[in-house]
Formats: sequence, C-alpha cells, structure tokens
Amino acid sequence: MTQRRTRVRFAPSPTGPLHMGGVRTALYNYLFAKQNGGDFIIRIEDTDSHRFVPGAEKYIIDSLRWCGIIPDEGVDENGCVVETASEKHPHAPYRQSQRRGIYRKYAEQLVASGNAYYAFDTPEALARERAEAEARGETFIYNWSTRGRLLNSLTVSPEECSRLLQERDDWTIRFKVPENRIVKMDDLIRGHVEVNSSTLDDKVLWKKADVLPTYHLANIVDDHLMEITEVIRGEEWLPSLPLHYMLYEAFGWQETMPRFAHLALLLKPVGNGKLSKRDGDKMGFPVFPLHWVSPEGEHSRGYREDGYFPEAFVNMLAMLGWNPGNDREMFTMDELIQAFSMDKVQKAGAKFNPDKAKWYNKEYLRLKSDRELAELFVPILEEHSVKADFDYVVKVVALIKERATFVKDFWDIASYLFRDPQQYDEKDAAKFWKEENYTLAFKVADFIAAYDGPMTHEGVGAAMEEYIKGNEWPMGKVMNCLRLALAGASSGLGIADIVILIGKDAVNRRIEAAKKALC
RNA sequence: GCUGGGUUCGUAUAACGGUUAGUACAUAAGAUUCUCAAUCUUAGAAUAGGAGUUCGAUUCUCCUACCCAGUACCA
Repeated sequence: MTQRRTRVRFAPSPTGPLHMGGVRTALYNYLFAKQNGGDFIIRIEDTDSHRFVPGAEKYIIDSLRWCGIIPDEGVDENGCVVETASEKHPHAPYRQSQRRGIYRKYAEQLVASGNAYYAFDTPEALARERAEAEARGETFIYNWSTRGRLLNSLTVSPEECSRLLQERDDWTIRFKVPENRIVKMDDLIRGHVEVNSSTLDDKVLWKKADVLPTYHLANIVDDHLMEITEVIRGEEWLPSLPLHYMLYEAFGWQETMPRFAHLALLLKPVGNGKLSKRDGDKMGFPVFPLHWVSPEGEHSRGYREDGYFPEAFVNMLAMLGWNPGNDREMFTMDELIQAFSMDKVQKAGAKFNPDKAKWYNKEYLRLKSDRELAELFVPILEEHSVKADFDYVVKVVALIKERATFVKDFWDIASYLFRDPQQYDEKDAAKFWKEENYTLAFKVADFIAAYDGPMTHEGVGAAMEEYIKGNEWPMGKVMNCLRLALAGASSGLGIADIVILIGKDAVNRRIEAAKKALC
C-alpha cells in the first residue's frame, strides 16, 4: 500500500452533550493524528433527525476547543461546522444531513452488485416477527435464515419489486450478509478478531422514508471519501466491525480501508457499568467537560465550571486507559503527542477515579505562577466585594496555593487576609479561648503593636516567638488564641505570615473585635 | 439467550517467560510546625479460579466464573 497522509476523524452525533469518554476518544484521535503529522477531522453524524438536540453540536466543538483539541478540518476558526468546500476543507459539508445527496448511489451500487437488496417489510411486520420469535424463546434476526421468507427484492418478482419501489415510500436497502463466512479482522488495540458472518444481520443501509442512509453506510462512505486512514472509536462499535469490513469489500475499497482501533469504555467509579451522568450527580463529580443545560432545562455540571484546568483534565483523561510504559504521570498536550502509542492503550475498560482527577488539578495549580493564579483569583475577590492591591494578592497566593486544589478554594482558605473575620469558629473558641490563654495573647498583640522593626519573618516573626518563649508561655495555646482572633479559626497560616500580610493596624482592630465578641 | 470483547493491590497501571510483582491516587501510622494544610518517612493492600505448555508462567493455550458491549428502519 502506498504511503498515505494520516487522517483520523472524530464523528459525534449531536444527540446531547459530549461525555468525558467522548472527549477521550477525540483526544486519542487527535494525539494519533498529530504524532503522525496528519489531520484531525470533525464530522457530524446527524442522520437521525429524531434524536437531534439543539446546541449539542456547538457544545461538542466548544468542549474540544476548551481541551485544546483543535480540528484541522471540518470546523472553521469560529468553531462552526464547515458547509462549503474550500482548500482547507475539501470534503465539505461535514454534516451528514447536508451530504444526503451523495449516499443513495452507493446504496444502489451495492444492490446492483448483488451485495444488497430492497426490503419492503413494514415496521409492524418486523415487530410481529420479533414478537413471534420471542414467544418461541428465540431472537428474530433479519439475515440468510429469514430473508427468504420476508418481503424483499429477493423474494418477489422484478415486476413486483419495481411496483413496490414506486408505490411504497417506506422501503429500505439492506446489506446482504453472506452465510457462514469467517470475517477476519485486525484491531490496533485488540489484535486479530474473527467472526462468523452467519451471526450477523442484514443491516439497513438506506431508508426511503427519511431519504437518508443509516450510520453504517454514511460512515463507510464518508470515511472513504474523506480518505480516513485510521478509525479510532468506542468499543460499542466493535460488534459492527465485520459489517464494516464487508462493506469496504463490497465497494471494492479494501485497498484504502482504514485501520481500526476500538477503545474500551470509561466505567463508573464504584460498582459495574459505564460511566453515566447519574454517577456524577450521586458522587459529586462532573461527567461533562462544560456546563450544559438541556432543552428541557436540566443542568449538568462541567469540569470547566467546577474549576478544573483544561491541561489537568486532558492529562487525567489521557492516562485513563493509556500509559507511557513508565511511571511518568504529568504530560502537556505536546508531550502526549510525542509519547502516545496505540499499543500502550489498555484493552479493558477503566474505572474513573474522581480523586485522581482532583490530584491532577492540584498538581497543575502548583505549576502555575503566583501572578497567573492571582489573576484568576481577582474576579473571585471582586465577587466578594474585595478590592485588593494586585501585588498583595500575589503575595497571598504564594502562601496559600499549596493548600488548594482549585482556584475557587482560595477564598475559603484566605478570606481573612482580605477582610476581618465575620465570625469565630465555635469549636475552636471553646477549645482555646480561655482566660489564661487570651490574656497572654493580648500581651503578644501589644508586643506586636509596639514592635518597630521590619515586618518580615526574620523580624516580627522571630521577635514574637522569642517573646513568647522568653516568658515561658505555652506557644500553641497563645498562637491559637491569636489565630482565632485574627483569622476566625485556629487553623490557617502561621501567625507571623498573617501579621506580616494584614499589618499592625488590622491586628489591633481584630484583637479588639475578638475581645468584644468572645470575652 | 446468542455473538464479540475483557479480567494485576480499593482505583489507574508497570513488569513484552526468570523481579522480594514496581509506581501513583486513596487509606492508616509516624515525623515536622503555634494550628490546619503542605511536606517527609513507613505500613497494609493484587496477578479471578482450574487445567495444560515449559526447567520456570502475571505473561502462551484451553475450560470455568465474573464484568462490559452489541443484538433497532439509533448512533
């Protein structure tokens, strides 16, 4: 086979928000394409108009964009699916519903070559067949074993067939799956797989009622036309792989048939089964990349809105079912592109671990500069009506960032560095706010007020500790009393840090307020 | 049911026939600090079960169990 430029595609159906498992599939496609210097293409598979959900298409593209997964083809710079062909997007339109004109001839071609046939069975007739089979404890299957007694172009005369084609508008074209043929397939992840064609059914390829192809036909035709070299998709497609192989063969396209890779599904953190929105709601984690509101008004939380950095989300997702072959866990997108390899992709489904997702965010948060984090913190401060000097915010961030998982945690951790405590933790007060302690704490406060050296760790911090130790006062009790007065709770930054940040005036003010509130 | 896929600590995974079965998250204990967090140290924790091939199987083959997917005129 001649060397072809690598071209992979992500082909979602706009039936709802993109699940994180879908993002992972897109990510692996993207990594594979970029690693091989090829193209990552988006194609919208919307041949089922009944399941179309407004906004889903935009959501999918926005989600990928947030993750840094930028398509080379199919979507323009504004994030819109391309409808008219150009040099950059030669295969437009990239929405199957807008490609409806091109599929019928391919279906007819298969009929002409004897690989497919017209079927005139009504949905009701098929439902009856299913019910009858079920009554006998069997499963109805439309294939070699039953097609001979059903209503189709193989069982009626050519004249009758043309008449039905004319009169009826609910006929279909079905693929004629051969009997008892071993279909031999190769999967990039699973290796060699064989299936006996007798177990397969004669899939509907084209529907007169909708004047549209079904997934299988549209998918194969478009992958062929768009010169796709590798199909990387979810495991749910593995059972239809033999059909797809036979379709390529029937069209005579086996020379350019793409290679296939079927990705195992993402599983729920506890119990069995695939990850669903319900699990997220129940256990408190998002299953979607971005916040989503369904047309019915139902909300779903998103990783972005929950405070995850896209780099952390992507890194976490990449490691769910793939590994570099060593212990390394942190990868930027570019590093993933370098390191990714299909044969390190896990065969089994991976249970999603929300704790690990948080851990990744924490790691990425630490990697960011104080100034960068401060910039993200400023809007949150503004929400709390706090206007602070930017350099002061930077100083605060430097001290608190190791204690946080998300930027949004900053406020809970450090609100007392921006305004006086509004209340005092009751348990901490009961534990530490005793006369023998706070009288000493007040003396330390007086000492700080009188201190006139540099407001640094080495200055006021050291002096304060020396003062307490010199008097042989209980360090822990005194400090916790002070922290309660200054920060509203006994947990938090070191007293010296707090004093240095808020300054002497605030210390005095807060001590007086605590006296009033607690004594 | 049938067809296909899968199975290493609780979770994600490493070990492409030879290791005291490694790492990370989580858990627990200890150290440290004025508290909390962070950090450091340590601990417990796995090859689903059974046959076979082999000098030797986590790794190869078969059987069983369990899990997942598909079984639509949905994708």
